[in-house]
Amino acid sequence: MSTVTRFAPSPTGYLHIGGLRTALFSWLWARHNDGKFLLRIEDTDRARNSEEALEAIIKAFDWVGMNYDGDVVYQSKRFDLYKQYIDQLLEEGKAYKCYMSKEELDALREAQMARGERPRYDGRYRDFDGTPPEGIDPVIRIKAPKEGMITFVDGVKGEINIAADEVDDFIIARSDGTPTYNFVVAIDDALMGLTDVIRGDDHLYNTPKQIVVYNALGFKLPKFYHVAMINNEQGKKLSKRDGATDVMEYKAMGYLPEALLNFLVRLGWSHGDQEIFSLEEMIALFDPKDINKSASSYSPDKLLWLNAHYIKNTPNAKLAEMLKEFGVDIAEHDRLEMLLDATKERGKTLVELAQQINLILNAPSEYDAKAVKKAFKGDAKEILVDFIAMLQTWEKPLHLPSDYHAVLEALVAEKEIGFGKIGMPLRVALVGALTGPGVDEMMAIIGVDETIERIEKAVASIA
RNA sequence: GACCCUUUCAUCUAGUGGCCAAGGAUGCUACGUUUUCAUCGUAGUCACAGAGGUUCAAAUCCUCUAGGGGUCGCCA
Repeated sequence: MSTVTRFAPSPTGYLHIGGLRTALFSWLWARHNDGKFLLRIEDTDRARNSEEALEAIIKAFDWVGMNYDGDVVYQSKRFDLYKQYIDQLLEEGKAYKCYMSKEELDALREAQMARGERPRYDGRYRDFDGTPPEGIDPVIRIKAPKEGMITFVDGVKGEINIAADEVDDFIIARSDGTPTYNFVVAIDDALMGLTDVIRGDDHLYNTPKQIVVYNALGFKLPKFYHVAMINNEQGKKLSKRDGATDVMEYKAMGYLPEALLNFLVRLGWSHGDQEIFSLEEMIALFDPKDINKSASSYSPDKLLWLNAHYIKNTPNAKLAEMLKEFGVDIAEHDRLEMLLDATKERGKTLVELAQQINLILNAPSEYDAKAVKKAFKGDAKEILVDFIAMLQTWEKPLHLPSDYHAVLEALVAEKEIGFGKIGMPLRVALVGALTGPGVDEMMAIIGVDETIERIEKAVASIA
């Protein structure tokens, strides 16, 4: 039997990184086994804007390079189907109508809490055959086993045992007739042919409920894998206030999808000591048996490191293409390779890389005060002037960084000075700061005319 | 409150009774490379939650305690 996994988000508007990780695990496992990865939108409640939510999810999937198989399943469009199963259970006596009001339920729960019990429905209408109270639209409840254990083997956590009386006769259809989550999930997972359900461990407690449905309907159980949550750096649940939770925000912040995926796959999963995984390697090596039991904390440092790694290893043409979204269009630049080779080691994100590039491409509008103090002193002005003269009278072609380096060498030899004497002021003249790529590279990128222009401007600024 | 899950460096993790005076990675600190910064390289830093057992031997098995998380909806 081939593997079928799924990602089944409720339409909340965007895909967050915790969701992306479980989706990734499911996707990897399906791809690993040449199976199918399905997408289902859980919108049984108020069908809140699910089209938009789907778009957001697909956009995120697209960006990271994940794809799903077949058509998207909307639960809101399958109510007829669920209704059939509700009727079937009612007919078979496996479900029943409950006429308890919300107020009565609240009172019951409160009383149970006061007694230190786990709040649960008391089953008062389970075997009811009297006259139903007037004016109340009943809910439908499913008959859960009253004693014994509900046991299942979780692929991550091992055997899970939950006392049957912890699972009450939960509602499968609201008083307006619409079905509820645990009921439809079980039906859809079964009908869609799921073999492996990989989801967040906040669903661990839903599993016994869903098993009740599987059993009542005679469906075959899939394998369950409950993946522990991703927490923030403080070990608390990841929330919007921890910065980026929307996957697409990572794109905007200049992260590469490879980096994000590599980061997420290593959160709660590992393969020995390996840290760097290409998509192909992930697919080849991923196995849910290697998923960790415990929650992990999100820490941005490693993501940044991975991102830097992937930027360094991305072909320049591809970087140039991605950089367009960050306001840098260098695809047609004739020194593209040189420019990116000089900068890609220095930018941890595409945003930083764009800054680096702009720094070189645009003449500095001002000079960093500290840099000026350090570099434009002594005979710096005179040296810069001499350097201009040398560039202007240089007889060999000036194209490559090494060409410019030859000029610099000639200068230090003639003036009997160290490289730093010219290097520092030159750097400040070129980009206005004391850091950045090599001056040889920068001059080669901007060309001799622009170089001279920038130095002249710097010279003019030195009192 | 009840029930369930979980606990190795600051962080992600390796580890399934001897190979572990616990390995890798990130971070941090040095040093080296570099005209600068970054990259890169080298080194250092740092952990088995605690207490009891079982065993010739325990990070690994058992018990308890403590911490963290989750769940208890006519939400999903």
